[in-house]
Amino acid sequence: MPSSNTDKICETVCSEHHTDSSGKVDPLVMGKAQKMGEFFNVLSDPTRLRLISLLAEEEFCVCDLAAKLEMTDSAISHQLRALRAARLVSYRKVGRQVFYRLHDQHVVDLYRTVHEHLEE
Amino acid sequence: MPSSNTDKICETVCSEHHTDSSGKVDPLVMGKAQKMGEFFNVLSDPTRLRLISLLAEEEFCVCDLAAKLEMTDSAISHQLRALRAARLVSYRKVGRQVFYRLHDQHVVDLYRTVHEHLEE
DNA sequence: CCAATACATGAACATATACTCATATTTTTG
DNA sequence: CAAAAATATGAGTATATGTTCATGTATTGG
Repeated sequence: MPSSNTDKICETVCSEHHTDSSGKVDPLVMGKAQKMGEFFNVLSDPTRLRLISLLAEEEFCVCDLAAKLEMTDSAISHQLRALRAARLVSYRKVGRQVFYRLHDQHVVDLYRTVHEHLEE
Repeated sequence: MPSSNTDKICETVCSEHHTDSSGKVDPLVMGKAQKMGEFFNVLSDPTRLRLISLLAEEEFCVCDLAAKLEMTDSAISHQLRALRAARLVSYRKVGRQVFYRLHDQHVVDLYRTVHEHLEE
């Protein structure tokens, strides 16, 4: 028989070892965990991170981003759509070009913090 | 014909609009983008985030974590494995139980920062 | 020792997603 | 206005991943 969470035996035993007197610690509710997961998921793709690394320096149009990553305009446009949906980037239209930039300083900070963290 | 990044026309034109005098901004190299993506990917799953939310408060054994999330021990163990591989959690063995905790304060901070950011 | 408990793991399946290809939309140019 | 340029998007495909199920390992208790 496979292990099951319906066996409440362990919970009772383990709880006695916990330092928290209340013993009541609830997990993030599903809805919030889902939203938070979607946010991090946007940051989990190498292509999108490379786009962010460029936009952390200055704004670029789609065509330039595609050239710098040596990928098709279409692939880049799809990923920019995901970054837009997550409100990680903003854009301004100039003629038939669209210049993208990071949405705010908070995004820049988050990127740089993790970037430095992985440099150990 | 589909759009292609081999059309260098735009790059030349766009670059003239850039404020950066050098015009030389390179993206994150593939290897680093891959590593960074893997890190964020671990944080992109609702179940793992719910585990982190619990471990941000105190340490728990696998059985308790499974009970609190109302999931099987197996599913939780698999996810803890991913969190271990990403060095997001540490653990200590006590008898036949294994107590997990967040690896360091940096993880707690990262979680709480994004958690607050999504509370707007 | 032997059975039960707590946890870990391998395989399989179902779902999600990144890219390609084709096509659509908008703006400029001749 | 017609053609081309810059970007956006829908469908399809190949790959990645989260859970379940079955089983393995280690520790405790009778």
